[in-house]
Amino acid sequence: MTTNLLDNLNPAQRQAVEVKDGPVLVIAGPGSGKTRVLTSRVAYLLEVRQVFPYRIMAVTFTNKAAREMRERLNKIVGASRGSDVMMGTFHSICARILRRDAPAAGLDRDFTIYDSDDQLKVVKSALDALNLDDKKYKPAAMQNAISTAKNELITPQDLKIETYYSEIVKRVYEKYNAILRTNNALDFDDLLMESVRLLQNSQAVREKMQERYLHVLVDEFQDTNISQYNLVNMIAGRHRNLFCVGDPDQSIYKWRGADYRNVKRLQTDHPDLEVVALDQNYRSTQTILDTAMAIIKKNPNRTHIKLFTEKGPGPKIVVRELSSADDEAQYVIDTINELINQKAAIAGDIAVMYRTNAQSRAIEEAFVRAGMPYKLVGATRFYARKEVKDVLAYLRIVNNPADSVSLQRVINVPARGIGDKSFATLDETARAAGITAFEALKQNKMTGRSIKALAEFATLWQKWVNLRDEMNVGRLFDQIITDSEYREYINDNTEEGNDRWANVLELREVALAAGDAPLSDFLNDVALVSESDNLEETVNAPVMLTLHAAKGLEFRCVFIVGLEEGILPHSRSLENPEEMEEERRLMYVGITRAKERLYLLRAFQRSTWGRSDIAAPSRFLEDLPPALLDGKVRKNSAVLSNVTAWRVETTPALGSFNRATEFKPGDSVYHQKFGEGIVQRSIRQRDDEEVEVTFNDGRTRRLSAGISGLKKL
DNA sequence: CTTGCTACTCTTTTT
DNA sequence: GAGTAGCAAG
Repeated sequence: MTTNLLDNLNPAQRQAVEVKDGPVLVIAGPGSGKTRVLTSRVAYLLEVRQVFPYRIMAVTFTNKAAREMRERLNKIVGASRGSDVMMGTFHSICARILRRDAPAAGLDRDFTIYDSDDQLKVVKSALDALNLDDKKYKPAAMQNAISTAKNELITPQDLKIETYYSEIVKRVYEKYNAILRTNNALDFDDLLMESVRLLQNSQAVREKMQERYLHVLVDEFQDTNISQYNLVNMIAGRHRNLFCVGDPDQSIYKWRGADYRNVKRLQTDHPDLEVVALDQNYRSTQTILDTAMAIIKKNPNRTHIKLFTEKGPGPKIVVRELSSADDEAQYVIDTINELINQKAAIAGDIAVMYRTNAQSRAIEEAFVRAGMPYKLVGATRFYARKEVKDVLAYLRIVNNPADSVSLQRVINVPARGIGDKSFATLDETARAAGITAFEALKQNKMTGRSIKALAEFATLWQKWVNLRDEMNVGRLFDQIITDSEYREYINDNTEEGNDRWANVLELREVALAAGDAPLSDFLNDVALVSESDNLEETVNAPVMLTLHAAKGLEFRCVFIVGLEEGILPHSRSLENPEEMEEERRLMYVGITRAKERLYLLRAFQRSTWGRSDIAAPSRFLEDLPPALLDGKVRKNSAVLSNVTAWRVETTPALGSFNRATEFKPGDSVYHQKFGEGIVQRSIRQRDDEEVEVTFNDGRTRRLSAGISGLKKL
């Protein structure tokens, strides 16, 4: 079996798979078969090197990747052995470590995992407890600051205070952590950070782990953050068999704390690091590959890998400019139909990719209009839906009665006469007594109007807690739905109500599938599912997904829509060169998903915030090699003043943006700080005007006409 | 305590 | 333009 597997590899891949023990970094370009190499390496360790499965840890980027790897492995080396390999995402592996060694980590093993929604609520109550104004200190910004700190393993105590604002962050962070702790909850970042702390603080656990894991393998290494790096580096600290696979050019999660410098760090920490490069691409045509390289080579500070393929040139890259987002969507639909009719592809071969989830709407509507099936990754995520979160919150308070965020969510859903006030009193009473709300209810500590309703709720809650270990998740689910009369609450016979109930039933299926697994395992898995995990492969329909979600996937035909300045690259990165490089890598990731056909689309006019807006073509379009294109790219866009020219030429009837503005595209202007510049566009705001100006320093800034003191020259 | 209305933010990207 | 937070009335 194994010999077969190795025979199917090319020399470079084979070299990577059979590399000697010790620290290894495989730099693998897109489509070079890195997942295959990783899987083969594990199989090789099991079969040839006779390593016991439980002594191998393999970290993948998504649960889906772990599942696929396990399936492939089981085919190669036999069912049980593949399953005994410790495999999963960083988050799921950390959750497992923390539950197993909960006492050493100072945790209760039934801790709840809070998602970003829950996190925001905790931030809000922290702000509330500290008497801070959430208008002045935006909860989302606070959450972001806390998350960034945690990803860098910075505790509240270690947080540097440089400004008044950072002093506030520190206090909120402290309070936030305290609330998580009383709720017996961890957020996503805690899973990583607490695992690192556990290994640092407990010699016994550390040595146990270090001894056990003879081999540690990490996929998508370029997107690991500091705590993830520390974690694997520590676990591999004894045997030093750290096998990392990654591609710096595909690093697209910097905003989430990923630090591509981990590649450098790996080299510094392991002078004997063996580096293997995989530069043959097996996925794409030469045309697609050349296009991708033309894009990525504009990034400075990169070590050039020259990718090559033995596939032929294939069709040219189709570049089209449509008049609106709706036209763009229609073009996608029409082209998909054409491809299918001409038998150039089947529906399932096709993907439509975009920068922001908001863009999916126009495409989705076009699919619906055409009566065509489609698959949508992300957007309104299933587990973010109110009804799904409600039912999960019920299960969460049963599993972990200290979870006050979940309690607040369901204590009055459906309405049972326990309002915000009653909940606040309950929370207060419990906190004053140093007990959980659950215990406070049991001890009948409550007084006041809602006492009866509270007592009834307490009875139900106690009943479910008693049932927790007697019933499996599916039966408990049904019991809670019945007792809480949730169905009557949600299913009001409107279309929306039916939809919501259908979602509850879908969740029920997941609960039933859990079988006799403990409730805490079920909740754990549900908290850590990722967007692309639910991608149904057996359904033959085009997929819609963000460029980020497309990582690691491949399709015969790829449409990338919204190639406009402000969308891709996103407006938030226009000012920051590092972020701009990441946008470029995102574009690169998108292009390299395509095996045969690539369509790059943009719209002249796109409505955001209900307002129609002219969009300049993406700078990335200008970097495409013209000889490889079917279609023309208009030059000079973002930074130039001929906005007016193509506006007249191509969009005859766009009345909406001819609102009276003081500044017009092309106007020469002067600003006290930035000097002279040219107006790109101007948008009428309520009682001001937002002017986009490209100054002589080459940078484009958005200014308020009213406040900035911008003058016409 | 609930319901319904108004005002206001908001869009990157996700485990 | 939409979803939600906050507020007033029932």
